[in-house]
Amino acid sequence: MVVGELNSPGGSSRNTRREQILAAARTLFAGSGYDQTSISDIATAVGVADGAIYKHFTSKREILYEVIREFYEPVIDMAATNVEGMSGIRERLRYLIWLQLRAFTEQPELCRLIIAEARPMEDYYESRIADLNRRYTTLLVEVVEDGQRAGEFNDDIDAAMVRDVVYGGIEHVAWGAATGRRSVDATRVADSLTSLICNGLERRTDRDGLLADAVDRLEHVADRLER
Amino acid sequence: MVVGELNSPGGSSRNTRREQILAAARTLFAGSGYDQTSISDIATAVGVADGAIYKHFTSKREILYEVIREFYEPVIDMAATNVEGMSGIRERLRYLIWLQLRAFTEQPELCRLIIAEARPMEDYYESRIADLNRRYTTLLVEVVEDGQRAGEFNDDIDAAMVRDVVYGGIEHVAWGAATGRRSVDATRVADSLTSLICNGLERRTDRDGLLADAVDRLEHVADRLER
Amino acid sequence: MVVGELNSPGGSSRNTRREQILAAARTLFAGSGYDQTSISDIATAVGVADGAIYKHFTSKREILYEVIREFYEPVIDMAATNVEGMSGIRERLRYLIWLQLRAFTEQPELCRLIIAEARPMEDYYESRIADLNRRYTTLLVEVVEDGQRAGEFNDDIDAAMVRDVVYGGIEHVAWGAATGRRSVDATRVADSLTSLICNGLERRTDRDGLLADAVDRLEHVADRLER
Amino acid sequence: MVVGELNSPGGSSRNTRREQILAAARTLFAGSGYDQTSISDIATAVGVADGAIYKHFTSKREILYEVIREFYEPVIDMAATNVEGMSGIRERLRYLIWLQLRAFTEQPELCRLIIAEARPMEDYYESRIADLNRRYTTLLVEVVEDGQRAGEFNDDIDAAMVRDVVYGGIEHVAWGAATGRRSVDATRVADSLTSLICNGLERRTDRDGLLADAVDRLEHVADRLER
DNA sequence: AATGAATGAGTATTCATTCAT
DNA sequence: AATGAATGAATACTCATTCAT
Repeated sequence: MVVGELNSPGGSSRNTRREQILAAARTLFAGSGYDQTSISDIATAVGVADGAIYKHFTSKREILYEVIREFYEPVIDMAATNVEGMSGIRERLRYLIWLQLRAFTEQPELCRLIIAEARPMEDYYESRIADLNRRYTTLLVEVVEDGQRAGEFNDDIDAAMVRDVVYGGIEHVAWGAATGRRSVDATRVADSLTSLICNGLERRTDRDGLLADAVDRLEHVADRLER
Repeated sequence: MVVGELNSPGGSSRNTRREQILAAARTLFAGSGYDQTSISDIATAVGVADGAIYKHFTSKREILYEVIREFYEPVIDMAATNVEGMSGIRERLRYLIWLQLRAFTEQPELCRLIIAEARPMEDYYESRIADLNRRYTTLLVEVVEDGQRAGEFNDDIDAAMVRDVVYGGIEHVAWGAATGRRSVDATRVADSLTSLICNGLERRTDRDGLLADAVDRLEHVADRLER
Repeated sequence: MVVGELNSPGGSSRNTRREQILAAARTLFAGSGYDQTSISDIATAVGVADGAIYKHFTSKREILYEVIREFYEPVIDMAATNVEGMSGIRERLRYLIWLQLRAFTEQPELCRLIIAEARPMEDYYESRIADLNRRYTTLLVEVVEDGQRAGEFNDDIDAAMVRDVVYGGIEHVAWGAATGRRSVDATRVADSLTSLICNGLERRTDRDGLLADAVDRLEHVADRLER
Repeated sequence: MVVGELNSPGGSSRNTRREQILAAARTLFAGSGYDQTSISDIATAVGVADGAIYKHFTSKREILYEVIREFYEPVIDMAATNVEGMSGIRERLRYLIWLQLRAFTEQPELCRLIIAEARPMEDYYESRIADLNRRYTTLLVEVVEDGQRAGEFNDDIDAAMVRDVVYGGIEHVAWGAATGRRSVDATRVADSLTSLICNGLERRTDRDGLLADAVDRLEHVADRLER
């Protein structure tokens, strides 16, 4: 699977009736929102009777969850796979940030769907979508904890808070894009955000100390030489 | 106005009918959510007829916005006032983060209302609430830009992105509290988040400069000795 | 209240909106059955919007129950009042039988409604209709028990069984009328049924006693003659 | 066929697909009611596809009728056979009452099915079930008419009314059992009901007269002998 | 005999808002 | 300021039955 094919996952695009329904729902949900899209709208778009929808899905909400899953799962699978094959802490962090940012800014409507429609739902936290999300955010938490264990990152800061800051930040940025109030260059923002977070986390004191010592010694040498 | 009185703003608590309606709506919205609360529920709670509500508000949504404003405006006023009187960049940043975090974690239901009910609404970005929010986030952007101008902060990083990261992070943390999945110590989280962001933003170039200066001097000394 | 006005009870016919709805529902339920009558049908018949119905009734079922109550309650009130003022056991029995039979055969559609639509409903036995019915059948049970206490009726037979037989019989007769398969003369059937039940219940022991006495005396005489 | 085998009629239990469907339907109808049981439920219980059901039955209603028939027909066959072989009017009456009462109280769910689900159906009176019922009730009418022709029963009372009273009574008693509000001892109730009906029907006046005459004459003889 | 996907009609209920009084 | 009756649109879901395979 290639980065460029986020939404055409080989296996599921067999254009079964199920896929047709999901495709129609994706378009309609993205265009008009979940509440404004009726089962009848979806059925009409597919060209079947209303009742046929229920041969493939048990409820409208299930359709929403599946639409989101089809979009989100490949991103997460890719993230999990690739993060494993990357070496540096910072590298991995940047990748996770960039991937999510890219997915959300390229599909701002699906971003809106997740944030504004799915997440406020009562049973969201028991849904597969929440599971996916947890899988994703766990990847980042683990990278941060790796960084802390390796002594590269300051371990005073709670990794869960870093996760909230990163994904909260991504969501705010993407939400701006989703509501059409801003355009976003995923790569630039990812770099910038990675910098901010990594600098913020880096164990400063020691390196600073070493550096300061080196500078001091240089100064002394210079003084002596001058004299 | 004192920190401890976030929700009893002097001027507006004159217990007029308008205030009674807002008080009832606040309780009901917080308890059952916006959609699940009907105008009838509010009218009944106040003890008036349904129609009477519309003598004071033009729509149900306006009530929501006013409920949020009553909660949010004092926080922002306080932020604007106090931030002005503070000296250090970091100090001001920490204060803004802490105030928002505290407001959201102390009133998780209102936090939920803003994030999950008000913001997804179509006309949210034309509403007074969005204005309030902009006023608030602008405070933070200005502090960051001050820091950048003062040379304290790296100005490679877009202040708007910092704003998204900070408020996105705060919201994620508070949302966890609002949905009852986590308990939050506002002060600790604020400290931690401030650290992360400030460290992330701080200019390293100073030390580079020192180093460069030292090297320069060494070179001069070497020159002179050579001569 | 007079027998002839079973369904025009003074107080309730004020032609309020509520009464209009009940009147329309009565007609429609009687004509097409409960399931086949939609709320829209009723609203249209009254000349109001669908939603207006719910200002007066909480559910379609409540309308059914009220239709039945309006028909049934006066019958029961009358029964309770008049039975009290009657002297003979048999007289009272006949009256109760006749009244129910008359109500059911004069309003066969409402009879059908009670038996075939209301009674099979899940919550029927918790409804006001079941209460009414219990009040009614209790009247008969009490008359039978009075008869048993007075020595007029055989107390070997369970009064509750008599009640089941009487009301079951009435329903079968009335159901035949309701389904249009038979025409019924309430007075003749009431007389006949009263006869059957009273004869069935009457104590025979008296005559046995007389016979035994006579035989005793004959034996005594025979004894004396022998001596 | 023996009384104890009411529901295992030899011929039909060949466990054909048809019988499997009926068995599943019987269980499901009894447990959840006719309306609450879908064709899919039945098909799933049998382990075939929905469409397969229609190879054996033309409609859901036909299944209901067959379920009832399988239960009811043996009872009626037995009644017809045994009533013929019985001598006394009262004996036969008691048997018919007892048999129906026993069937209904032993299978209260099927009793409910007949009374509350099948009978209110529009085409019930054109169905085989109504035929069965007529055959059954005719047996009783004939016994009563035999009694009247033999002079044992009063012929003022319409035999059809007696039928309604008896079966109406049985149904009320059984319905109480079916809805779980009462427990019933079929034999005791049958005896009691038979007593009530027979006493109610017995030609009283003549026999009473004869008896009274006999007693009078005995008294006179005794008097004369004494004197 | 069996499959099982497709049909498509049918409906109770809610509620923000209005307006005549 | 207040009333409160009236509006009326809007919609997910079920299921007996069919039919091409």
